[in-house]
Amino acid sequence: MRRPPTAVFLKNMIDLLLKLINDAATAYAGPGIQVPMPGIVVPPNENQGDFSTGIAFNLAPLIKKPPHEIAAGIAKNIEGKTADMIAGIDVVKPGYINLFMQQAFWHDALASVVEKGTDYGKGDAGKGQKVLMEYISANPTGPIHVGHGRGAVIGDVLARILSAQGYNVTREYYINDAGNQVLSLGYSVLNEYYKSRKIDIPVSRQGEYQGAYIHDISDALESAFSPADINEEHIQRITEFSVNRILDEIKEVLGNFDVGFDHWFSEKQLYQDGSVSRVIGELEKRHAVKQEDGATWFLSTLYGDEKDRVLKKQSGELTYFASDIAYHENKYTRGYDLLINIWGADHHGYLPRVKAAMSALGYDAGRLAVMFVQMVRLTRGDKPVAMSKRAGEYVTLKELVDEAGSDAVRFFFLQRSHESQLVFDIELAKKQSQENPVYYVQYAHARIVSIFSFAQTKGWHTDVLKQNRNYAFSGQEKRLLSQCLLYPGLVKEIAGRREPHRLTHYLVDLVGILHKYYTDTRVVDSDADTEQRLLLMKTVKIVLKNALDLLGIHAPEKM
RNA sequence: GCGCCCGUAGCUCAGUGGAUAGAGCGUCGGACUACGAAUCCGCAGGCCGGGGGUUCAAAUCCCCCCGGGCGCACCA
Repeated sequence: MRRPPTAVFLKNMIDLLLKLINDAATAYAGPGIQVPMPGIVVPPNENQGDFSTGIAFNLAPLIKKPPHEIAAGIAKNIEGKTADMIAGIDVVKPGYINLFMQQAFWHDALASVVEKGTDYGKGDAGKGQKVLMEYISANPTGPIHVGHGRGAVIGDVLARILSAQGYNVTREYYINDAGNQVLSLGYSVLNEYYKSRKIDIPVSRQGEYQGAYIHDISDALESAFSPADINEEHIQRITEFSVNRILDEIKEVLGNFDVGFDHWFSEKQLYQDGSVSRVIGELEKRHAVKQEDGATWFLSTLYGDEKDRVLKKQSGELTYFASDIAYHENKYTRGYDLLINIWGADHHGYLPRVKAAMSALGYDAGRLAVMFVQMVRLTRGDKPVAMSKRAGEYVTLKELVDEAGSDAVRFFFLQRSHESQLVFDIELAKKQSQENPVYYVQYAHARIVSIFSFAQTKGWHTDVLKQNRNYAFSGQEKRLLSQCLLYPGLVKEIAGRREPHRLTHYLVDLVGILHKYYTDTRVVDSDADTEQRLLLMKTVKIVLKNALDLLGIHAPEKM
């Protein structure tokens, strides 16, 4: 058997196949026709081939011929040129081109995956573009809840995927540590402190936050303040103390959830360094501001928003919108090619004004992309769980992760499109924890590890497995390999379209094929082909491990 | 009223122009004296909310309607 040159090994076999189809289609279409990149799928039935492309459908409107005729023409161009890669071509019904691959193709494919190892699935589609991803950014006025958790996982996984595809990603959490909300937190804590100690001192303001965590913070006050200093005169320091306590807890919860950040960006800093007033001044200079009813307005209607928005209230206070403008302006000045925000769907009405402000300041609002994550509705059984942050009655992310485990919660959130609402039944999540799909996937990884340790006890040298290129892969084995071969293209597509949930579905599909194969086939046997089957298992394991890493889910050696 | 999202199997959801529409859970019935049964196999379950349209081809695109969620602050 002829061994392909090293360069071929380093190349993804699917990419080679796509190029081959593309070349054949280009030759068929003739000059002046821009042939789109062909898509490739594994057809539903084995007798329909190993791979299938619908390129003829895409070409039909361009060259105005029936798909079937085009498919036949392209197939003819493929034939003959590729004896070492393609064993047979079928042109079927509406216009599919079905491809049957040579055994050599499968051996090359397997070798290329094994050689890439942990790099398999990585790519350079991002071309080093700088991306800032902002997600969660929950107010530090209370523990983060499951809705934040959903955004956290989606942001975290997308960041991992973009990084793997050659984007230069920075992850950021914007802390709303200025303004009315956090001050209210401070007052809540102070009032609670007096109340729990039965101290009767009037406070000028009630806080709006309740719950055990307020009590906990109030209890902790004495660790940082002498009792004589715990009063309204020091409300700023008490507020700061409270915010820091909550931020510490948020960081701890996120740490246990494997969600990380490069930067924690403080809103307060934007006030302290003058950014907020500067940016308002800049808008004034650009004639995008008016004074009316004693307030200062940004003329966002000039830039497509439904109505103008207040920057400074009658009271003289600045709105959160004002600091949000400063924050986003700051992002632009840091030189990112792309800004991705992950917001709760209840904020969708907020986007036009932010984009309007960026346009008004002369920035390209098109570089700001917001993914709106739909609501999570919690139930216990069929009873809805009341979610009221102010009343302090809601299920926290910490509780959920403690109950179901980080891996399961992440996987669960990643099975749904971020654009779909989801009902999270806590009872069900607990009850079904053993049958959760995440275990299905993780079990496959543990199973392969187990196969390898068994093979070693049988005397196989699993670290120096040698390919036998005369080995003929079975139909099931080719299915397993072809699924593995689709992986890099999938990761690339997920990065481009920002659809992280597709990765979990891919894994469930892959693992389904694996488990069935395992049931039907004895991997470790006494025959020489054991080595080839072990190589196949190694291939699958590489894909599983790499994909689980992108999901931030543990790939266990045993369960 | 206007805007965004959703409506697919009993439930929770994938599939967004192409081959007989899929998975998990739930029901029922099978498979362990050899590599992990957290697995596998089988049965049942769908006018893809409804109606028009575009197309060789529609769950997918367009229009209208119905139903649900979320927004529409000098709150965030």
